[in-house]
Amino acid sequence: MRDRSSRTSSFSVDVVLVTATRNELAVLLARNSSDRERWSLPWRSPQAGESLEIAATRSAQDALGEAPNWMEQIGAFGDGKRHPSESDVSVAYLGLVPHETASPRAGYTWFQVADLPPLSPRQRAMVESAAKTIQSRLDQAPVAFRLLPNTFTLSELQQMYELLMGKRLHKASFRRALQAAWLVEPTDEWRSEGRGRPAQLFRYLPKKKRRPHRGVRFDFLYP
Amino acid sequence: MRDRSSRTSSFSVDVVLVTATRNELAVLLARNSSDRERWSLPWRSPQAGESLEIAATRSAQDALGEAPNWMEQIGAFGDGKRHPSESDVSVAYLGLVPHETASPRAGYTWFQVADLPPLSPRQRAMVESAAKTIQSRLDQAPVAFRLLPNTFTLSELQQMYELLMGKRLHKASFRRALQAAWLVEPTDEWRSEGRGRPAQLFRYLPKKKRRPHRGVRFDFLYP
DNA sequence: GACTTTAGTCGCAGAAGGTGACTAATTCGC
DNA sequence: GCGAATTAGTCACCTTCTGCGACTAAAGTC
Repeated sequence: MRDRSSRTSSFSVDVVLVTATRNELAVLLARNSSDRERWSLPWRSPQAGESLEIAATRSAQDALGEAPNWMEQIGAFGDGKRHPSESDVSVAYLGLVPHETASPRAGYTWFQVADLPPLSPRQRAMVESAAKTIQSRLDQAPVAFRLLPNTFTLSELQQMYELLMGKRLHKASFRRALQAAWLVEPTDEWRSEGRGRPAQLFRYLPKKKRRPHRGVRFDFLYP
Repeated sequence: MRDRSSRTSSFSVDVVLVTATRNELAVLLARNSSDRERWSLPWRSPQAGESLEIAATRSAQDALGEAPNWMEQIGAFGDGKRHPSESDVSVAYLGLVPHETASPRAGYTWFQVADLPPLSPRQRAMVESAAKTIQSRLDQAPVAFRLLPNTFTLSELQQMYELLMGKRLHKASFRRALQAAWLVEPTDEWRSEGRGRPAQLFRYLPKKKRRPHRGVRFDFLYP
């Protein structure tokens, strides 16, 4: 037994804020106030009476100035790994924001997930868990749309799915499945992106889907 | 602000132990030591240096005498709801045990999930979350097999899936999907269950599946 | 031995999925 | 101005998967 055994256990709430740039996922990190060479996930020690979700939302607001488009708890992380807050356990939340509206406040910076600076083992585990959660939610929740602006082209949407799933999708199959799922509706706007034929803009179509139908199944692919 | 704001936050680890009887899910509850009319999920305040998972496992062993076949964290629950341990946050774990080997120790009793005694709102939320987790893991993890004995008939397996999914499955389709998934292998034993033709016993076939193939998709059904 | 009950399989019809080739609308080079 | 290049969007074909009824198999019951 160690001398820590006498004091009460404590916990923190950490937020993995994720956005998607051109073809990479990025995570928001905060510069460490004591050692300015080090970075950590935004975190917060909940105030009395403050629910976990509220604490996570406030943490995100401190970092971005606004609440994420999507927030979800991804679990509690402990196992004796070090953490900036010295807490025994951290409850981690995943937050999604579109890259367009995501302008971090001073002291916060986006890092590509493939090129993160050193983090505490616990926080690294949270980032990995967040990535897995995004993948597993892909066909159950509109996570792809929460990383895109309000309107988008179908090619952008497909690229987002390809990025999140980590594999290429066939255009015709992607659109066929999208139609069957009643996930998007066309707007009357078009966007010309340099060369090539202009693309129609679409928006996410919430639960007013006519068909209850089956869940989205984007598991078609190039082999 | 309340007077609680000065003290350090604390947390507990709670376990939702689930088994499946004939055609119902059941949860293990502990009789409350102070008020013997009340029940609660088994829980534990982690010792220093004790990881969350270890704490959950010990909690399960206290209740059952052995570790569950499957353990998985299902999240942290807070939101100001009351809890027997007076903690601010509880980290909940799901544990699965086959009914055959599940003999609770004194003070612990199985309750059908459809007929639970009054619980704290937080613990009730955990039980509901556990049920949802089981459903969502069905096609990603061998949860159905963790609720069955080592060998079982295909009819028993199908009944388990029907119970967990909450809907009827077509026998031929179920078996076809099962074969495609390489999930089970036949033993050379047969079981005669009163009247009718005897059924062959099968066992779960771990990862040594030849085919990597696609994940199990038991979403065929009677409409 | 006929009937009932449960196990296990077959095969068809229709739906869903993988893929290449096609048309459409724009910019760029010259 | 005009053809090449580029990106958007659609079609049609064929394969695979799924829902489902009907069938055979092996036991017990009376």
